[in-house]
Amino acid sequence: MADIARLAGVHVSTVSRALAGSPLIERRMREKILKIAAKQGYVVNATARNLRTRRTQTLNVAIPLAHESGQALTDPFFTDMLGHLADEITQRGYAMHLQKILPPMQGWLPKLIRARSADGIIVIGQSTEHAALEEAARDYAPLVVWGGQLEQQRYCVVGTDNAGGARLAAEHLLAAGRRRIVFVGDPSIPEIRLRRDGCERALKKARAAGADVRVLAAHMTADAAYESVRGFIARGERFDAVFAATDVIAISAMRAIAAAGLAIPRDVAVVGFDDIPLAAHVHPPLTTVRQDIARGAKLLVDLVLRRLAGENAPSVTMPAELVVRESSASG
Amino acid sequence: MADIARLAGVHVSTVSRALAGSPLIERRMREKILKIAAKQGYVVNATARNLRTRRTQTLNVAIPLAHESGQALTDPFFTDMLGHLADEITQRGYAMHLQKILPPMQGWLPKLIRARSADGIIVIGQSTEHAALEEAARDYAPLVVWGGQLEQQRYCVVGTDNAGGARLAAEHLLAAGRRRIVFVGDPSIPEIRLRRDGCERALKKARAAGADVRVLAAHMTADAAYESVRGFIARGERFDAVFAATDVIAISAMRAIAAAGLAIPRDVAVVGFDDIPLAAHVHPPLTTVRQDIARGAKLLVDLVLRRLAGENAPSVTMPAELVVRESSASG
DNA sequence: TTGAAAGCGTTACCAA
DNA sequence: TTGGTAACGCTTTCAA
Repeated sequence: MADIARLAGVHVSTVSRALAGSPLIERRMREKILKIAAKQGYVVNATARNLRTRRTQTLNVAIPLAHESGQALTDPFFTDMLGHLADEITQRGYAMHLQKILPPMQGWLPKLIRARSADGIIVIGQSTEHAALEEAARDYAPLVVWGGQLEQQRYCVVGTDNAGGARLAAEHLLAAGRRRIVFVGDPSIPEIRLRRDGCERALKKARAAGADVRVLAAHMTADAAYESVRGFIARGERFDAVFAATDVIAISAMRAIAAAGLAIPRDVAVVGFDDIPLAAHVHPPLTTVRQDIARGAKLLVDLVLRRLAGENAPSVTMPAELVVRESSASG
Repeated sequence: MADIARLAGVHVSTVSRALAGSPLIERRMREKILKIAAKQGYVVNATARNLRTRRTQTLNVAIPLAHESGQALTDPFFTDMLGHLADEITQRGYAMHLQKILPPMQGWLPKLIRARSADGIIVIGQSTEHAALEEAARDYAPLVVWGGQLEQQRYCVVGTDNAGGARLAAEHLLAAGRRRIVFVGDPSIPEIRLRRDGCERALKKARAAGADVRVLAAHMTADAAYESVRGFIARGERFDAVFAATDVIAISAMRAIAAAGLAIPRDVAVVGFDDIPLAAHVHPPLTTVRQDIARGAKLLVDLVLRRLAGENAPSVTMPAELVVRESSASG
């Protein structure tokens, strides 16, 4: 910038104002400076500007992966969400800083906040970090989380109505005559716990004769889920329906069920959660609870920017929709 | 940091050194300072450090989308690549800055370089930007591109052997008795052009009686590709095989073919490119050319960091592998 | 081993 | 409308 100032025969502060489009600068002067800058291929140094303005025009997208440290970013749910977030953030004139958070996770959120590398933070999934989020939200406003709406929660969250979606799924299974339902997923993750709760409440409410739901803990990766279900079957457990916490788990369960010689949906009905693109194309096509990820991404960005602007924007829960396909047809 | 210095009763430079783990600082002094910093929840301001050190510990991932400005980041190829890049970049201790480049694209690359918001740049896909990349590589080393290896190319590129992969696909179709092949894709994109060329060369070399290949221009989005193929069929064109430039195009083509009442593979064989997760699950399962995206991501990050360190790391072309499934079985 | 001071490249305040 | 100057928060050179 000093170079440009010298070439234009003015002070750097004048160049700075001209480049920023300040109305204080005379039109001819501005045009002259802009022309020289363009000719020199000059671009304002982002780091210096960030330091001075205390703004980075960047949003941090953090993905805590307490459990699935492996290749979890290849889960279609995450990658879909990332694609939509990138679209949305770019469109708003911000840059997107992407960050996987792996164990040890001690203090990752306060560190992220205080490093000031971004103007706001979007966290994808609560993972095991509910307490950390709650604590951070006490004195940091531009923080929005994708996840489940919990009671007495201070931080701003965007997510699907997990319990409601799960209830739809469970009622659908009961209506199709299923009685022994297995919920496959890790209830230590808040969203998953809400899905399990919704499922259990539907059963209680229905008072269907002899109906029960058992919980089979399983991590969210395809291989781990496959092994869980395979082991469950090998132990001789009896069941006529699987409600999987995610589609990735559901598809793995379908493989394990088929490998054990059971037929879907005749012997076992399967329902998933997410409606990833694959869900419609596996065999048989998977019944699942759809989340509107594009809308979720839009909301996350919208809320974090509104909170950045000082507004106390509240949480949003989006309705879930049951997509019935063949994997849950009446046995 | 000034606060910490005051609390510790030392100068800020001492605090800075202690926090950076400098061996100059006495062990007891360092521990004292670290303890105070931890208690205060102090974290070094990333922007200020970046300005001073002229390093950002950030890699820029840029995705030029001259054509497909819509929702292209939802293409499984991109999202897969992003997931793997995020894994790889995080693992190397860098942050990932993600940026979609949309029209108007005038000067985006020099601007990105000179803003110094990242230590290096990874560009996913050449799109229409070959000339811009060539120009930028003249005086900017830490730039690596995912795409096709072109002749007389200055910039460093990582990619699959597009022509070789396409040749495998074409030879496979010819061996299955197909003669009238339609290549569906936009040859103005370098990678796609290489795939078309490989396909055409395979036909020339084979001298199979009466075999020919026509090119049907089609954008990479599912809807655009569907419309192209639908129109092609509606015009009464005759063909017995489709070689699609990407799996997304292939799957759309399959829909259009089925909608026209033609059977796959009996009437028309279909082959794609990428081997996205969906490919194995559509009906019939899609024959395709596999790209090893995980390895590609690893190479991109590795090369850009080596170039950042001053090494003149060269381009890498990875072999392509034909994955034969039912969509291309002998008619 | 620690302190002092300069400087990274901007922007913003105060004067003129 | 423009110029001068301080300050953003840190690291690093030089001196002690």
